Amino acid sequence: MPHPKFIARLQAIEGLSEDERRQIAGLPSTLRQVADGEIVLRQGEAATRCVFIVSGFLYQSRIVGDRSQTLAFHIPGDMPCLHTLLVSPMDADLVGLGPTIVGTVAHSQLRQLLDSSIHLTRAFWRETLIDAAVSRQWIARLGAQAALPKVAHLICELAARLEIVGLVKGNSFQMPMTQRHVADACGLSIVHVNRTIQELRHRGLIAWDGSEIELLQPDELRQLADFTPDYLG
Amino acid sequence: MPHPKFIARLQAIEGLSEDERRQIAGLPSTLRQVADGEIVLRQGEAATRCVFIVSGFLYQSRIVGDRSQTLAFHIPGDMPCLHTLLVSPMDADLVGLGPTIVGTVAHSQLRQLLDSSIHLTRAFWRETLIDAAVSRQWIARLGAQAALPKVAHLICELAARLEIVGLVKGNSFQMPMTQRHVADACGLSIVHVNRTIQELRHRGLIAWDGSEIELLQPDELRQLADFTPDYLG
DNA sequence: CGTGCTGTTGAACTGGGTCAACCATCGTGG
DNA sequence: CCACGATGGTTGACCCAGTTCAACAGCACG
Repeated sequence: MPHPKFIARLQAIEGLSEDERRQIAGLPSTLRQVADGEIVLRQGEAATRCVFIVSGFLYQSRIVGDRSQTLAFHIPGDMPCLHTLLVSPMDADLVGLGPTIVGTVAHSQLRQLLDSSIHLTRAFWRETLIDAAVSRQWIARLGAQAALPKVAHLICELAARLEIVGLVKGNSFQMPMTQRHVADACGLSIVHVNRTIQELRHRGLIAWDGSEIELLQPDELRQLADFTPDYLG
Repeated sequence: MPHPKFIARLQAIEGLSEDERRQIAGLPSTLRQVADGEIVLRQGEAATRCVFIVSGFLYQSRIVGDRSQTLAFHIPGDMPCLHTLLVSPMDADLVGLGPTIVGTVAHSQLRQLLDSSIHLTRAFWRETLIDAAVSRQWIARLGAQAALPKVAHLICELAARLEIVGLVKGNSFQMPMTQRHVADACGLSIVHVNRTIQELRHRGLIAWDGSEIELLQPDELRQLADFTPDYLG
């Protein structure tokens, strides 16, 4: 099943055996095209299959009061709803960001595989712990940073995660995020996100045209954002 | 080892066998007194033992820029650094809140137990997933709510979690939190937290004297906070 | 060729921050 | 026993980062 990227990541950290890799790769899965803005899983829905991203992006979004808050972005190789394996209902909508290809594996199949291997279970557990570390980072961002570092931090995080799966080419990457998505993720208004991004551009830290984002001065950007990538793995 | 409260919670959800409960209870652990403000584990430190709370409270705190941001509160029965079992370094300070009694279990002991039981591994995995669900809730709070619902939500969350472990008596509970702690957790200034709590008091929603917090109108408070407790288990 | 979405700009407004007092409580040491 | 310094809660005045409202331009798409 999953993407080579996902297996590679498990591999890198937990050191899977040849056999274990074959077992994961052999999981029966179905691929599916997801359109921009399409809801893959709805909040409250009890998932029966796990989703993994082959290409493109997803994000988790929740309505709170009259705002919509983004809880996480997911990139190729991620399994955004792995936790539904043990805690069934989704606590947010899972939405497509740009045209995306996802695969799904039945909970029953995955559970069967994990039941047979403590080592694989630990590898998957670890994946959910990294998601949790990212969430804690978001808490720190949202609670304690001003608008400029907030947006800078989000960009740094995406760049660092995409780097890990080899989707950054010379400090730039593709991601079809609009300023609305940034606003929902950072808890800011669209207007202010616009001015903030202009400020980042004006300082010569980033270039952002359409869906291409480039880090012009990565070190300065990371410093401004107070970003250190160690929590990602 | 752990507190009966912790075992009870695992029990309630995953349904442990008599034997499994005995195995957990039999883990060698040492108890220890923690003073108010004392740092149990420091950010960056590679933990070799897991902590569980017997009585009192801990919180996770991280310095970001010139502010200090609280990432989570922990109550009796919690294992605040269970994740260090798989992702070793702490990403925040673990601090005592009021006089607290904690126990610790060696990673090696815990790992040995979990290695022998897929079922127990899943039960512990599930615990970390609930922590993650709480974190996502914090993201929503910090990103999308105004000051009044933010503070109200924090109080609702603590009340709901304490209720689960039987530490709420007739809508009131003990927690030696200062307004500074609330400010650090909600990303607000102390002064504004003070005014916000006064507003909650003035509306007749809560009473808060010293370390005793009482929900005078729980339903109204939950409505104001947009709080639903389902994510807690 | 309208309709809707994204980005952009300006102006006015406000929620919450900052600064600066002041009070009450409490543990401590002279 | 009392003066003290420290800590936590409270209040008032002023300020600013970010919001809201409104308008407009570019572009993609049916």
